[in-house]
Amino acid sequence: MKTEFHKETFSKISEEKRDRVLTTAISEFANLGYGATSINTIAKKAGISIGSLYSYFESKEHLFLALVEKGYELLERAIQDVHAEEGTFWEKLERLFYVAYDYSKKHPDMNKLYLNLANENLAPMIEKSTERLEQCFQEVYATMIREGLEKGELSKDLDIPMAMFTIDNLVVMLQFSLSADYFRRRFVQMLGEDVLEDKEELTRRLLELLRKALS
Amino acid sequence: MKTEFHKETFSKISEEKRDRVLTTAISEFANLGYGATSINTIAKKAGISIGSLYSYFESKEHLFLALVEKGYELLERAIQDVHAEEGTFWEKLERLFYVAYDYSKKHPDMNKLYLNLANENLAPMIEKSTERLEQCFQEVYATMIREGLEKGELSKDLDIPMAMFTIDNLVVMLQFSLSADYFRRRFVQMLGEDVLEDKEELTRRLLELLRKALS
Amino acid sequence: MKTEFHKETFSKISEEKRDRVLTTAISEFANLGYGATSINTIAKKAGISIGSLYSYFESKEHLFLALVEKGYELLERAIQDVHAEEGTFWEKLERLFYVAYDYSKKHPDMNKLYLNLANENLAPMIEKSTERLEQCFQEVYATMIREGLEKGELSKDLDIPMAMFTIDNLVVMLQFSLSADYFRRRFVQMLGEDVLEDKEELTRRLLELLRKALS
Amino acid sequence: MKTEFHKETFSKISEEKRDRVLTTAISEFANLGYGATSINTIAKKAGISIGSLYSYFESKEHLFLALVEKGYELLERAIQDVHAEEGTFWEKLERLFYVAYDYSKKHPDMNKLYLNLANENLAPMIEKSTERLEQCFQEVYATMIREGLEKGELSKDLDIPMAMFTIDNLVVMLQFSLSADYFRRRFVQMLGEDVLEDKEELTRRLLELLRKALS
DNA sequence: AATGAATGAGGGTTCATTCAT
DNA sequence: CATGAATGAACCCTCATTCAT
Repeated sequence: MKTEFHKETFSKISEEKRDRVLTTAISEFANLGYGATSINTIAKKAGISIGSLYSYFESKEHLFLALVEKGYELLERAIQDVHAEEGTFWEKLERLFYVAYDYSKKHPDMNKLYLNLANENLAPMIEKSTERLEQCFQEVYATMIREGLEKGELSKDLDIPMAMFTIDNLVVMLQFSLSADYFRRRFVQMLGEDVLEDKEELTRRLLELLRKALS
Repeated sequence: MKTEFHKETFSKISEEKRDRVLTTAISEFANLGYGATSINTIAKKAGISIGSLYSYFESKEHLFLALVEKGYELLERAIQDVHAEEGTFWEKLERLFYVAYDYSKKHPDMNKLYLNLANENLAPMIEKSTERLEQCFQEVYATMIREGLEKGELSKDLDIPMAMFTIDNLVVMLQFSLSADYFRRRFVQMLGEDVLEDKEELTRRLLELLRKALS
Repeated sequence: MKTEFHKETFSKISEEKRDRVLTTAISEFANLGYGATSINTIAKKAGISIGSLYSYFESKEHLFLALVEKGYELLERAIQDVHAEEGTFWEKLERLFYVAYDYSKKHPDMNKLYLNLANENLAPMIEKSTERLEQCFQEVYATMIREGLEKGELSKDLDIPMAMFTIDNLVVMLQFSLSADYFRRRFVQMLGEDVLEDKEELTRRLLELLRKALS
Repeated sequence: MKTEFHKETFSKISEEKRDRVLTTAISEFANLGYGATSINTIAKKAGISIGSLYSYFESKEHLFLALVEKGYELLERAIQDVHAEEGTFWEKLERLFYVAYDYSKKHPDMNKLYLNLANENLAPMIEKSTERLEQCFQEVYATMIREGLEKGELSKDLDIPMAMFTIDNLVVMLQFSLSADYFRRRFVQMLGEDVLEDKEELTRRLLELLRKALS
């Protein structure tokens, strides 16, 4: 059922080696971009042979997609936490931002990978994974909003799709701001460097604004 | 004063040829990504020789940056229109979205270029241009908001920086949604294809939500 | 301690292939000059792929320098023979010319490489090797002369540095005459083709002249 | 009768422009080597158009050869001075070294050009000029020696060809030592930097050594 | 005569991928 | 299963030369 971009062999090697390969690859792709990243360099830096790398992944593209896939899984798993505990819509929204924030701090390179995805015509190959992730996100949004409406926490005549789009934008741009210099600069010029480093304040202010918009 | 990424020669050729070169180059970079784009292919598709291309731009990087620079100028000029006529904060905000929308429809490839910028370590060379554009955008936001506050159109205890960030996000993501498949899909899944094609409705609904948040 | 201009890989291939690469490269550089020599042609003529050549040497320059370095080593080793056996100053001087002659006959292309070195701004990178070789030569000269003086074979009021310079010139120009057409012609017009081919006579006459000058 | 490497047009332009072109070209060729020198750069640095340069010389090779030819002429003319005044063999020999020294100091780049000639397969095209120059030199040597023998200044059983070769070597290497770093270093290590700069002492010591060898 | 934009073959070099060991 | 030498197409870029103006 799950889309697999690595060959079987990759499942059989030690977890330590597997991690080393993935971490090295993510770092290279994130910092150099897809085009400028060399498979041979990844192999060298990961301390394995080129031949081995090609026995794990059938091409540069597949390796890249495997990384994105892995990132998706991590993010998907993290997102589940939003519904982990009970709470009001606003508590869940707070958890959503926390999750996005923590994920970006922990895997900053992953977010850079997504930017790469948008170019280089790589997206088509993982359309399915992307869709799954997007559905996951939307389910979270939808559930939150539905419950919020039921509990009367949200305005009855809320433009639900537009609310979802707005929340999603903030989540996505928060992630990019924490990962890619280009977006970081935009953020910092408006809100300052301190705010970007202060998860609580940042979230509090985001929520305050959204509270007005949505309730 | 203005940063020039093309050589003098490029100014001297016919406008028709100049456009052909730029259009071809933008299209290639936008659809393939910086790394996967070939200078030789651009030359061929533009109907000029490689040597000529190199007599216009001193390197692949300079060509790319010239395109981004051009996009920046176009966008900067377009943004001026927001303040072109008098009007309330909400009328200006509407014009802002219209401008972003129209620009993205007219130069969809330009927006893809910006995504490229975030990767491939290309940004440093145009940091100045980027800063200028960002300042331009923020000035627009700041002026709009200041005037809106003076006229009492906006809430007195508005979190101005966060408001700017939110508006900016919506503008940016609107542009990406109209240009890059990856973001387009996200948009469509939430709001539907029709909304993306309907500037008026899209803007009306964006404004409605923001009206609650900000006033 | 030794300067290496080739990559590790080059040490690992068969001696036969290694020689084929070196010989081909020397021949090309010697006969066309550094600038006009094509790496791709060398690869083709040596029967290996471009990629392989680049896995042995990291650049055209390094390949060239590796050849010069190799020539230096050969020459340095040959020069040791001068002191190999006991003998008078004149016997050693004779051996010196023999060694220079034999080396030039065996590796005529090497000498052309040195001429290349003087141009093209390539020398800086091998300054150390060059210095080592020059010191080697001068040690030979100095030792010979010192011993000759001790044994009373040389004039007590000999201008030693100038004597070294004169001997060195004759050695160097003999080598160039045997390798580069340009210098060969000069030689032949003065001394005739036969003399250039007759090591014994040539040396005898050189010695005779020097005997008068130095003893 | 004279070999011409420039087109007729070159004779018709102002002497000032002609000199500018030649000087620029010599400097470029001498410092970069034939292969690395760009015709287009020469034109730019000389302040003329590429088209003009090509209306003066039909190719890069012809330009280069024209420079060498010019250098030959200068050297040939300078060499005439050796016989300009009466004098003993030793006075003429002294003048010969002075001429070679002064020429090298005045036109250091010219000597570098000759080194280029030896490589790059350029020599064939100017074989005639080279021969003429060599004949000129040899005539000088031959006449000097003949007169020296007649006057009893030289040993009766002198090996005339070998004497010529030795003198020629010293003249040539003196020139190279004054022009090309590679040979300069060799000289300096043996005789010191001061000697290379002191024409009188250098010549005196050269003559002293040759006096023993030849008289 | 003078210009310099245009050309494109060919340069040095890289790197995804294969395969014999 | 692991290795890494080998491959060569394709890359970015240069520059001698031409020719329309």
